[in-house]
Parts: sequence; structure tokens; C-alpha cells
Amino acid sequence: MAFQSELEVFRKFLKNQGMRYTPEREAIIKEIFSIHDHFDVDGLYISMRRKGLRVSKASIYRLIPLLIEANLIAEVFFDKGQTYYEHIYGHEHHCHLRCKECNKIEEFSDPRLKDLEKELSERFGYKILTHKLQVIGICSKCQAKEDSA
Amino acid sequence: MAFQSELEVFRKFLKNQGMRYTPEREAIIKEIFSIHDHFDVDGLYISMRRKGLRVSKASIYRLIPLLIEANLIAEVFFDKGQTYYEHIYGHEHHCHLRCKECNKIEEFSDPRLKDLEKELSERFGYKILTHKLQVIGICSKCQAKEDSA
DNA sequence: AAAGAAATTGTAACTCAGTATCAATAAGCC
DNA sequence: GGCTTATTGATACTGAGTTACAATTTCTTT
Ligand SMILES: [Zn+2]
Ligand SMILES: [Zn+2]
Ligand SMILES: [Zn+2]
Ligand SMILES: [Zn+2]
Repeated sequence: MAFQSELEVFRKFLKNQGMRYTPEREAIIKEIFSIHDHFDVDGLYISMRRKGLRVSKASIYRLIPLLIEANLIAEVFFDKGQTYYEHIYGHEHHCHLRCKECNKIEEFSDPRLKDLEKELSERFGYKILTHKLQVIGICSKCQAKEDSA
Repeated sequence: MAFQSELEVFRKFLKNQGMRYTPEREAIIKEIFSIHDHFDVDGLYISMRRKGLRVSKASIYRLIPLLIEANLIAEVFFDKGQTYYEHIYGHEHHCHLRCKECNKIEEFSDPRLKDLEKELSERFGYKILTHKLQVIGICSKCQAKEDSA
């Protein structure tokens, strides 16, 4: 099957669920898929307002679980009261290495995690859906800062 | 060096920081280290009240970051507005396999994660502190429920 | 052991992400 | 177009976690 845009995928998802496609949902999704980075609700709302796109925060909060359900985005991590998301549709699954000091993030993927998933599935009888690996460390810049301090 | 109790470790930590050892802190720590499972602030508070141990929630909230700083406990995961913690002092590092439906948790550890940490450290120049791997799936009981539904 | 400086406590007020309510509006189907 | 029903935005609410502050307690110094 040909590659479908996020919007196409989502329209089909909505139809399947007897839900409606609205201009507000379209605006939010377009905004989300124009950001090629991790994002949070507040940042999204602010950048939409700046562009004169007026949707309520409630609509954003209401849309996010649908986009997750439709496998278009996923929660990445929760930090200091903020939940961050990222695109997953059309992206390779990857994990995150985060600097504890400056929150800089590196992405990586590793085939061993798939093997591990398989072994866990056999060992515990779970059907594995996904995994989230967060590696926490200190980036080279922050290490330098610490040494000189 | 001989094994030190959590209390001993924490008393030393407090002294180092110019902080004080109080009966409230002692009561909370004793309660935390009597629970051999993942715990959250609310559950801790309720079980202390049941035993007639009267400390305020604010004191619990104030103590937890100190216990984390002292490497006695760590945040495990955040789910539905609740933050869960577990002991780490004197425990092997492990990861979690969680059922998306019933939240049942299995613990496991895998030496490949240490290798991965080392490789990431070299590749990105980070000093690695720790990792948190959460595998999400459906446990066998919940699979059975889904099939019969 | 008493005094004094400084940290800690509990209470209550507050913050802020996320949710629920509801009347007005709009999408989708005939 | 007209009808049914989902969605919207405004607003009120919830609940975890934080903060301010006066009263209390720890710990050090003598
Ligand atoms: Zn850094
Ligand atoms: Zn990412
Ligand atoms: Zn289950
Ligand atoms: Zn655990």
C-alpha cells in the first residue's frame, strides 16, 4: 500500500470510530506534524496562537489520546510536570539518552531490545506491545562545567 | 565496609548536608523500608495513618527527593497521575515489564543493558548514570480476557 | 545543661496539568 | 435542507505536588 499522510490515516481512524473530522483537529494535527521534535501541549498551544490559529487547550488535550490510539504519536517522557510526545508514524522506533543537567536528548536504536522483548514474551507469557528505554547521564558539555566548578 | 542500614546511610547523608535527623523523617523512612514493593506517597501516608503514625503529607513530599539524592530510592514510573518509587539501596538494578490492562508488573534484569550503556557513553560522550527500561505488554490473563470478549 | 542559630514541622493557601460539564455549534448522513 | 449526534470553547473543577509562615525542635556552642 502507498504511504498515507498522517491526515489520511487519522481521517480513516476517525471514520472507523464514528468520530468527526473538524477544522480544529486538522489545524492541531498539521501543527503537530510540522514540528520535527519532541513536543508538549503548552508549547504546541503557544506556537499555534502565535500563528493566529485559535483552538482551545481542551481540544488539544482531547485530541492527543486519539492520536496515540491511532499510533501516530506516543508519549516519550514525563519531566517536571510536563508530558512530552513525538511522532511515531513513519518513524523508526528509537530510545532516548538524556542529560540530567541540561535535558539535551540523543536518540538511538538498538536491535538487542527486540531480542529482549522476544525473550520476555516467552519467559512471562506477555504479548509485548512496545518498550521505552530512557538512559540518563551527563553530556560532555555539562561534564566540563562540573569539572571546572 | 560492613553493610549499613538505610537509616545509617541517611543519617550520614543528612549530616553531610547540614540537615537534621527528626522523628518524622525516621518514621517515614522506617515505613518506606518496611514496604517491599513499589509505593506511592498516598499509599504510604494512608498506611502510616492506619498505624497511628502521624506525619504530614508535606513531610513525605519533602523527604522523597532527599532519599533519591541519597540513592536509597528511585522513581520507577509515572502512571495515571501517580508517581511510584522503589528501594534501590541494597537491591540489584532491574527493569519493569508492565501489563497495559491490569498494571501487573514483572521485574527482570539483563546484562546487555550494561553493554549498551557503555557503547552509548563512547558514542555520545555522556557519563552514564542509570537507565530506565519499561516494557509494555498484555499479561496472559488479560490476553485470555480479550480473546473471550 | 542552657542558650541561640538554623532547620523542620504542620497547616493552609496556592499552582498548574489535566478533566468534566454544558450550552452553542457544526459535521455527516439522509 | 433537515436531523442526529459529536465537537467545541468557556468555565469550573480535581488532585498531585509546592510554598509560606508561625510554632517547634534539633544541634552546636559554651
Ligand atoms: Zn548537559
Ligand atoms: Zn525521540
Ligand atoms: Zn494484565
Ligand atoms: Zn521494581
